[in-house]
Amino acid sequence: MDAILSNISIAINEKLFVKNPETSTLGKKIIENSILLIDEIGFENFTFKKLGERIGSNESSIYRYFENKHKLLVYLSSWYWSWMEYRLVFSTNNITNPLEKLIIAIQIVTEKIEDDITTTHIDESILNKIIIQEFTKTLHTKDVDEENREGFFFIYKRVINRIVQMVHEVNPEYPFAKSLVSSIMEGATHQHFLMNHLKTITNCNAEVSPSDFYTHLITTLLKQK
Amino acid sequence: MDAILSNISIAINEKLFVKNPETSTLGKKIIENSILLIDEIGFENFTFKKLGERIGSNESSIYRYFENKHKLLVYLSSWYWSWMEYRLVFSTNNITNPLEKLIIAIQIVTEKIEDDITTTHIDESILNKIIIQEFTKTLHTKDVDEENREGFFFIYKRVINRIVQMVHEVNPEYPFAKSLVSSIMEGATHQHFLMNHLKTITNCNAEVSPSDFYTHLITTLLKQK
DNA sequence: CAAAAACGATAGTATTACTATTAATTATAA
DNA sequence: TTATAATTAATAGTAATACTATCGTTTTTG
Repeated sequence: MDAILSNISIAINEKLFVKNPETSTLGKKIIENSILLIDEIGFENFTFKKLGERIGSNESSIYRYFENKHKLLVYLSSWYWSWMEYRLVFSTNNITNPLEKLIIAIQIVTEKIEDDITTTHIDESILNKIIIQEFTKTLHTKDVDEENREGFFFIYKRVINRIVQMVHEVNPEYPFAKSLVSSIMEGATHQHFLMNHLKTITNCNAEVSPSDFYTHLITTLLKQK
Repeated sequence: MDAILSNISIAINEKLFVKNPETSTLGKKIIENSILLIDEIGFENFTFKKLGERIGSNESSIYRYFENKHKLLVYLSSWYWSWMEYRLVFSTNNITNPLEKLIIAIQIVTEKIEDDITTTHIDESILNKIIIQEFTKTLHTKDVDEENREGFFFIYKRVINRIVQMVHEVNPEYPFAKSLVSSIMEGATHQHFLMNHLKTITNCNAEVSPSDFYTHLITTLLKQK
C-alpha cells in the first residue's frame, strides 16, 4: 500500500489555497508543521505567526499559500478525507459480498490511525488526531452554506455517499441510509474524542473500539427479516 | 429520588460565571440578548462589545458577569441541558413500560424545539438553534479535560446517563449503551445541522425527522431475540 | 440615610489577523 | 551564462479582539 500511495496525488479544491503548497518546499513545510503545531497547541491558539517562527519563515510568506487558518484547516481535512477515500476504495474494491464490503468500509473510516504508513511529509496519525479534535469546526461556521456551494466539503460528502451505496446493496429496504452513514462518520470521531476526554459517556476504551460499536450497530440494523 | 426534583430552578455550575446573571436585570438582559446575538451573527463573530452596544451597556459590565465568551457559551449550554433534563424527567416520570419510556426520552432529546413554551427571558427555540450550531465548540477546546474536571459538562453527561439507564431497562444485554446514547445525543444535533446545511448526506427533511431516524434505530437495535 | 454594591465611561495593553511595500534570494528560459 | 521572473524575508502598519484597571455616578439595601 505504501508504494502505491506514494504515487497517488491527492487533488484538493483550488479555492482552498492561494498557491498550491504541494508545489514547493516551503509549501510542504507549511503543511507538515501546521499539522504538528495544531496538534500541539490546538486550533484556537494556532496562528500563522507561530507557524512562521517554527519553520523559520515569515508570517507573510504563509499568507501567500493560505488566505487564513480556517481555509488551511479545511485543506488539511480535505486531504484527510481524500486519503481516507483512497484507503476505502482500495480495501473494498474486490470484495463481492455486500455485507463484508460494508463492514470493511466501516472499519476503515472508524478505526484509529495508529501508524505513519506513508512516506510523505504528512503524518496521517497526527492528522487523524486533528480530525478528531478539530474537524467539526470546519463545518460549524456562519459561512458553511457558501463554502459548501464552493465545494469545500465535496470529498467528505463523497466518502459518505460511497458508503451509502454499500448500505443500499446490503439492504435496499433500509430507509435512512444517508443519515445512518453521516451519523457514523461524525459519531466515530466523536467516540474517539470521548475516549480521550469524557470517558464516562462512552463504552469505548482500550478493549472496545468505536469500530466494534459501529460494526455491531450496522450489522444489527441492516439484518433482514 | 431524582436529583432534579430538589432543584427548584435551573442550577448552573458557579465556576461558569463571576456574578450570577439570574440575580439582576442586567444579568438577564445579557443572557437573553447573547442568545439572540449569537444566533444572528454566529459565535465566532460574537463579542462582548457588540453585546454591550445591543443592550445599551458597557463591555466592562458584561465582564463582571462572565470571564469570557467561551464560559458564557458553556453557561448557555448547561442551562439548555438542564432544561432538557427537566423535560426528560417530567415526560418519562410515570411511564412504566421501559421501551415506551425510552422512545419518549429519545423523542424529547432529538426533536426540534419549535415554540417558545415558557415565559422566561430565555427563548428555548433559539437556544436550541445555538446548541445545534455551536454546542460542539464547548467541548472541542484544549482545556476540555480541565473544564470537565471542574464539572462544566456535568449536566450534559447526567442527561446521557439517565437515558443509558433506560436503555439498560429495555435490554440489559446490549453492550454499548453509553456509546449508543452519546452518539444519539451528538448525532441528533448533527442531523439537524445537516438538514439546515448539507442536505445531500441526510435523509432528514420536512417529512422525516431525526427523531424518526433515531427511534427506528434504537427500537431495532434493542429488539431482543 | 449611610454604606455597599453595581454600573457606565474612559483609557490602556497585548495579541490577532491581516495588507502593503521593498529588498534579497532563488529558479528558469533564452 | 545571464537576464528576468518568481519567490521569499523583513518590516511596517491597521483595525479588531480580548481583555484589565480606574474612577465617578447611580442604585440598592440594611
